This record gives sequence, C-alpha cells and structure tokens, in this order.
Amino acid sequence: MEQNKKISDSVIKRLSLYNRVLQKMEESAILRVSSAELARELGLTPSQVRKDLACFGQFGRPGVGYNVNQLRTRIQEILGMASTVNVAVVGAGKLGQALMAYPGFKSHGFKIVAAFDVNPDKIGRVINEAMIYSIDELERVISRDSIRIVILTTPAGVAQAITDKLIKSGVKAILNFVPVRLNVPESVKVHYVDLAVELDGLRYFTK
Amino acid sequence: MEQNKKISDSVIKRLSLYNRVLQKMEESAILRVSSAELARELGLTPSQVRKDLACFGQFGRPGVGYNVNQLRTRIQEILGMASTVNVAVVGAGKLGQALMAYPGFKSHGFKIVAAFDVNPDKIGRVINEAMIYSIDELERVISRDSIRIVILTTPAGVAQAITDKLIKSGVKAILNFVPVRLNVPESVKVHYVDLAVELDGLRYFTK
DNA sequence: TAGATTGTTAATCGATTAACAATC
DNA sequence: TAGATTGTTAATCGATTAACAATC
Repeated sequence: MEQNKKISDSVIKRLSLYNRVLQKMEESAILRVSSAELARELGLTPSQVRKDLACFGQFGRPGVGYNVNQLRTRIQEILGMASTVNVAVVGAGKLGQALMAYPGFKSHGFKIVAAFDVNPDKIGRVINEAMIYSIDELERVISRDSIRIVILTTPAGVAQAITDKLIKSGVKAILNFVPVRLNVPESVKVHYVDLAVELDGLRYFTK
Repeated sequence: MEQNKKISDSVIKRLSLYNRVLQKMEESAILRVSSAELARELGLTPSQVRKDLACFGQFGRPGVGYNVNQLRTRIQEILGMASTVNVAVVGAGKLGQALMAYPGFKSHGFKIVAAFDVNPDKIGRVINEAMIYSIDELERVISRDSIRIVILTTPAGVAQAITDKLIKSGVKAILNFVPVRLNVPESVKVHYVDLAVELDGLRYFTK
C-alpha cells in the first residue's frame, strides 16, 4: 500500500494530469487503461505512474490495468474536485483580468468569484461573473466567500503588504505571478509563476 | 572549478533569481555580498548558492564574498542577457495580449516583437509596439525577426499543428500555456505553465 | 594574526527507474 | 494455462546539504 508518507507536490501535479487524460478517455468511452498507456500519453515511465497511484491505495488489477472511470473518480476525490472552490484574483491589471476570463479553471473545479484592485475605474466592473472590488473590501469579501486560494498579480511594491492582509483574512495558498519572494508563515503555501525566469531558462537552452 | 557537467534547469532559474537580487543591490550601492546573504534573500542554503555559482567558475574571494557588480555582469553573460532576444506570442487571446503588455520581460532582455492570431478583427492591431499578424504570416515573420522563442497561448485543438509549423520555421523553445503535451523533437525545449494544475496543487495543500 | 567565507569534496536526501513476485 | 500487468522492493540517479581545508 505504501501510503502514509507525505505526498510531494510533483506527485499531486501528475495526479492532476492523469485526471485530465482519464477524462479524455472517458469521453472516448475507453474503459480500461494500463500504467504504460498513461505513461506514454504524458511522457513518463510506467513505474512512475504506478508509484504515484500507489501512494493512495490499490486501484488496479494485475494483468488487467486500471478502470478508467473508477480511477478518475478516485483521483478527483483525492484532489478534492468534488465541490467547486472559490478563488480570488488580487490585482486586476491586464494579466489579472485575463486570468479571470481563463476558461481552463472550470473543469478543475475552480471558480474565480472576486477580484480586487485600487483603480476606481476598474472597481465595480464584472468579468466572467466576478466583480472587481476595492482592495479595502479584501477582508470582508475573502471571508464572505470563504476564499482560501488567491492568485496574486499586483505590482511588486505592494505584494508583501497585501499578502500580509490576505493571510490575516484566512487565505491559505497563493499562486504568485509577482516577481517577489513572499514572506509567509509555514501554514501558508506559495507557488511561484515567474515568467521572465522561465524565459531565461529557455534562452539559455537555445544557446 | 567543477564546470563542464551539464547544467540543470533549476540552476539556470536560480541564476536568473540571483541576477535580480544583485540588480537590486547594485541600485542600493551595495558592493559585496556573501553566499549566506544571497541565500537568505531567496530562501536557499549558502551551500546551494556557492555550488550553483561554482558551475561557471570562481567568482568569489574566500573571507570576502562576491563583488556584486562583477557577479551580476558574469551571470548576465552566462544567461545571454547582453543583447535583447525577440519573442513572439502565438494566440492573441486575452492571455496572449496580457503577456504582450507584461512589463517584466524587458529587464530580462526579452522583447515581444510579434503576435499571431486567426481572428481578422485582431490582425493588424498593435500592442506595446508589437503587431498582431495573421497566422498565415507565421513562417515569414518568425524568420524575418529571427524568433527562436515563442509563447504559446492558442486553443488546445490547434496547439500541436501550430507547434509543428513553428519548429519548421526555426523556433527552438516554447513557453506553453496550453494544457496539452506537445510533441517536439529533442532539439526543441518546451516549458509548461499549467495554471489549473498549479491550482490543483494548492487546493490539495489546503485540505 | 584571527575571523570570515570561499570552492570543493563527501554525506544525505528524495525522486525516478528497474526488477520481479503476486495475480488476474 | 500463458500472457499481461499490477504493487512493491531494491537500485540508480541527481540534487541538496554539510563539512572543511584553503585563503583572503
């Protein structure tokens, strides 16, 4: 069974990818899948797929493989995709607004329910059913909508101060597009999406 | 000296982060820095900083540390930041247009010089000095502007076909926002930015 | 000189891959 | 039964951390 060790971020991200592939297979009415097929689809090794899944119990049958529907259901349980999770965007600039309109979150069970900005011209506007609030409303709306996950796209200068406020309001995880390292307590998780750094990696490769 | 082993992506990304910190220090007229200070600034260990830098030679002086300006200059050489690199955005939807307007690329030596889309309403528009071209112009413009790095934000259905075209046109690296695994030859590098998967990771953490 | 800090080697840790008995 | 494929243990690989002699 293997279980009870703590699961790494990489495993969770791959689980999310398995789920996507399984969803496609289900649409194509495919009933069974082997670790080898999943691996090929995602550019992994069969061993890795089996090991990832084994973190959470036994889903497959030797000689047969995995039941597509059953495996997908179980992964969605593990990832907590059953109920939709509310997310807020903080900083409704071009990038923030683009993320508010991004269609890819829905199928993963996320809904952007609010955004925040300081610009009076933006406040009150609605994008994709979510309203842009004044940053002064942060605490109130975060708590009203039980928002635990936030996408941060503010200017660099205010990112830390706003993060402090977010954490006070009960936010537990931040997807951070701001090129600044955030100081947060251990109980809060930050994922960094640093686009310029990503491009730096690509440029180095092309030399 | 350590050198001549192949350098991992993680090392290159950290180099890019060191560069950012060093730039700030230079603005504050700080002349010297130790691996311990750099490490603290970025949440790493001093060992790791020294090891990363040692991949490319000896920059520091025992008992003294690193010369800020000298180290930054050297890192920019390593990363190839001396001359600006042309980048194209393929798929000028909301996300693509937001990335065209993103101010953070410039300081890293990137310039988005062109975008591509199929929508006739968008074609011909100019955002941040870069024009949106018809996708039919792909080969011509990519080659005209010597574009080797592309940011991909197309619909999922056309991502692979367009990627094939890009590679034929000479593109060597792709920053891929489309939730699809791209099939590319070994000589081409793809970095995936999968926002829904990132959020899945955060949601799992908050449970 | 004494204290600080490097570059580098060795030890540790974690993640990936290979191997294989169990079993459908 | 024979072939396929799992779950799991062992081996490998790579990345991070610790330790320390060299040296400013």
